[in-house]
Amino acid sequence: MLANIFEGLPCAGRQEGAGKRVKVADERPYTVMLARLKKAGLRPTRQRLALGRLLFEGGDRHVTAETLHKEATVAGVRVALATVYNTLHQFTEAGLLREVVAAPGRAYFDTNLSDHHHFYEPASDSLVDVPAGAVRLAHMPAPPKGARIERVDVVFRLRRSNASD
Amino acid sequence: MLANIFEGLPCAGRQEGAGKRVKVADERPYTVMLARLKKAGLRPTRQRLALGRLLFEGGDRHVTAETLHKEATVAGVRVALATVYNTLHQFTEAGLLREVVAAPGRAYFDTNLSDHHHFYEPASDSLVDVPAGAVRLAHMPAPPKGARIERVDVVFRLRRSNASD
DNA sequence: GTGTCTGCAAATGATTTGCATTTCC
DNA sequence: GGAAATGCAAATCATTTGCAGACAC
Repeated sequence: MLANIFEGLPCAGRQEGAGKRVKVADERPYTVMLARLKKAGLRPTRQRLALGRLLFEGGDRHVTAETLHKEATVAGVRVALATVYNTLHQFTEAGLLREVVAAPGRAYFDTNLSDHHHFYEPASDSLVDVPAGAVRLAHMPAPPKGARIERVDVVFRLRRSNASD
Repeated sequence: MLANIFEGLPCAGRQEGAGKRVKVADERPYTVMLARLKKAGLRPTRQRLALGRLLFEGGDRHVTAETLHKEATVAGVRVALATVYNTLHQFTEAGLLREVVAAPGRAYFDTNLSDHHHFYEPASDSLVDVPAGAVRLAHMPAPPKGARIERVDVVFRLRRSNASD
């Protein structure tokens, strides 16, 4: 399971050859991401490592290809938008991300893999996680013959409620 | 709640008058659609009437702009795709339709206004209604401050399950 | 080396927009 | 007649694709 991916990695004492690099603090997350990619069967390329770190070192996040690309650019990582799309899909297929369909015409990718649902606020086009425990689907409908329910997505569409509204 | 737009419209007792002439039978649906549009504050133009009839005279439906446009063309109604988009949005705003976000990159419009949810089958890109009674959300999460939950959309994502699966 | 990635730019698909023309009240 | 709606084509937005060059193993 996920929990053990990081375990047992030589995180503490991993130092690059005799450099004056002060990047030592960066070494560990890098190594972690490296292991994660390998475990997922993805070649640890420069951009996958960079995008992965942007995605997974910041807590739970909801990104679009565009926002992640912008982030990468700001962080000084040169990566093509097409590569960001590729990477997001590869990560999703590898089970590192979850795709969320909440708004028309835009795909979100969620780093939170635990069972949960979403608030969606159209005004700001933003997503907020709703832990599955807060929803409780009391009853599941029977799927059509020949199919089974693979996943349930609940989206709570919000509307701003002004005091004056 | 949803004010029922259909209230008071003579669409309940659906008995086809006698006679083999079809022209007369066409009068009524036309009139109904006319009234519906007026009630919604929409000018009853040729294409709104035609699209409206295609939409609402065939039971519950899930259309995309493209499928509806194709239908109209087949039915001999000349209407621009852009107009179909406009009309779908106007109908939605007027409460005649409901927009469903179930698949990335495609907007569906649902003529079923009753409280319900959806099965979505990616393989065929198709939607099937799930009556709200079949779901029972036992618990609603508290929305973020300053917002209220306007609508809950539940999508049951299906996967074909082979006999051997 | 060799097969996999990446960058770039062009292609695609869905939807929108601008504007001259037509339609409705 | 004048506002609103339509048709058409071009524009836009998100996403994908094709292909030559770069990179990982």
